[in-house]
Amino acid sequence: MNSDDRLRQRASRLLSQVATRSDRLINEGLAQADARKWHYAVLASLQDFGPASQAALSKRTGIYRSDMVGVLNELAMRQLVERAPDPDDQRRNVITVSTAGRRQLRRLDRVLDVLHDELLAPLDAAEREQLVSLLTRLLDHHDSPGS
Amino acid sequence: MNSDDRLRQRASRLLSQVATRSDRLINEGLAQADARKWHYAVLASLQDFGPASQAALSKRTGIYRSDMVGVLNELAMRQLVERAPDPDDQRRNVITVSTAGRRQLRRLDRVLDVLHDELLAPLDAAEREQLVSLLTRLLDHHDSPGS
DNA sequence: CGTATTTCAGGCTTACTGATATAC
DNA sequence: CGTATATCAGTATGCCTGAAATAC
Repeated sequence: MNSDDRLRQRASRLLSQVATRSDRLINEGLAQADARKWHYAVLASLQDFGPASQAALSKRTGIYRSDMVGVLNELAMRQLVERAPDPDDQRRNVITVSTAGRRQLRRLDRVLDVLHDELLAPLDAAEREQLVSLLTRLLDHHDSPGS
Repeated sequence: MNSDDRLRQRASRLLSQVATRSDRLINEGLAQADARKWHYAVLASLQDFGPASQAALSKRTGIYRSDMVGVLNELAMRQLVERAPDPDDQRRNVITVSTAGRRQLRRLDRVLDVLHDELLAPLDAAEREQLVSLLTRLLDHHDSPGS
């Protein structure tokens, strides 16, 4: 098992293939809860860090400002968030999570717990933590200003 | 560090974000070698497992049959592979790697070694193996017939 | 006949860029 | 004035579907 399968050993390939399958699993699971993963990201960010402008939410969640509009439209249509003009800065909207939004977030957290249990099924608790830790370090490295 | 940042703890989010950055890094690096990651996948598969029909190559590499056509066009244009009709089955093409293809594969392997060193920079050798092992187990789990 | 192979034509999603109008 | 914000339009890619022509 040396160069016996060089394709399968490349971390980049593993990452994108596992991510594809993970995304599909999560998307399908969330669709059954009338949600998308962006919904979760926005609701969780609002709940954990408080109300924010759309630009601030973009930075927090990694969703592009241009895509944030549509996500917030979907959330507002479901009355999970409220979009109000910022009195201190007329350019901004202040996004706030509603009571229904907090309820939905709790629901989605449970749904995601189940989905992650399926996603990470072959790994035990310690291995799951290892994976999260390794990926976090990679993400931080490639996110930080110094490349 | 409990629910202090529930977003960053979700393995699915980590996976897709790291995969996005990894893909970008690899794509840009390979572009400078006039290649794409599909090129590597096809060349490596041909080198390691021998000549094959396009359908067989699809299964090996995970590239869709419909997309394989374009990839092989690019490789054939660069004279890295040869596409010849299969005498035993006139529906098939037999794809073979050329001498130039083998040389390009060695080049790409070196390029990818460097790129992976950058991708996995924060991890030591043991941690890199751990990551590959964890991801491989996840991929195998979600690829196997039993879900 | 049904099935497999190559090919083409397109759909849909995600990440991303660019331009606009408005307000700081 | 330059900069930031929200919005819209559009690109590029990757994954995937469907259908044609041909051969088994």
